[in-house]
Amino acid sequence: MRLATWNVNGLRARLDYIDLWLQDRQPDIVGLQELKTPDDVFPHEHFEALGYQALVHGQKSWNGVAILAKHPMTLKQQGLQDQEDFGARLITAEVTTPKGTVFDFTTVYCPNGKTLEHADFGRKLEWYKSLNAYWQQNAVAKHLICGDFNIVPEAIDGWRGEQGEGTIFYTKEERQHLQDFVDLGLTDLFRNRYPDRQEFSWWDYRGGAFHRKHGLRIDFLLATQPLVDATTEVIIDRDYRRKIEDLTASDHAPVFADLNI
DNA sequence: ATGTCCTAACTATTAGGA
Repeated sequence: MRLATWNVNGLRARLDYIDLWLQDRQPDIVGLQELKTPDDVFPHEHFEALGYQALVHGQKSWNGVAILAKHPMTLKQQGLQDQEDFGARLITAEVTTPKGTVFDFTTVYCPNGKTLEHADFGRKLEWYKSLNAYWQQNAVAKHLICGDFNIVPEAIDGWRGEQGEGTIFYTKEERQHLQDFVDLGLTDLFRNRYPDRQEFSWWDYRGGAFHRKHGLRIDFLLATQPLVDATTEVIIDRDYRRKIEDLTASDHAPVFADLNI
């Protein structure tokens, strides 16, 4: 079972590129973020032709999340209570695998926060509090949450390293919200498997950041222990941050994990 | 140079991204 997360930075602009990746990597379940697509024009038929059903929580212009699945799934949640004025950023489905394993799959597009001085930074922290409450209210033994968290967990996860400490994405307050999920029993699948590797999942489009290795690891798959124990591989798919012929990549790479479930 | 790139939007400039 291959589970993936990808901030696509505009689903409609990325559709041909997404096809290439789906056909190459053959993921079973994919959490997508930053659709920038209204629900009424989401290309369901397009993904059905590739073997995927889609559940969508989108909006016009910004944000938006979706789950693509090759296996049966049912919608459990769209959006966070009291946070919907901050955009369409969460969706949860219950998935049943061919082996009969049932688990919850949540994907999130966490707020950026803009700058420490901007009102959106405080709202980002509040949004994380709501996410934590949602998580506790919907506790199940097998649950994976993936997405764009817009937080650099440790110095190794940002190109600026220790120089970044205290700036946005690297603050104690933001990191504490990630730690709260660890305290609730969730594990970062990539960091758990590769404790010392520096790999990034996002690079700025500007200034040749990708080639200068100026990136951040802000896209994660977090899972409860039964799913951690079933994990056999975790890949940050940086090949798919590159331009492919005339197709522009997202500024985020896909991240996926393989699980025996 | 509050630079650079990319997307979506009342198609031209602006907002948002991280």
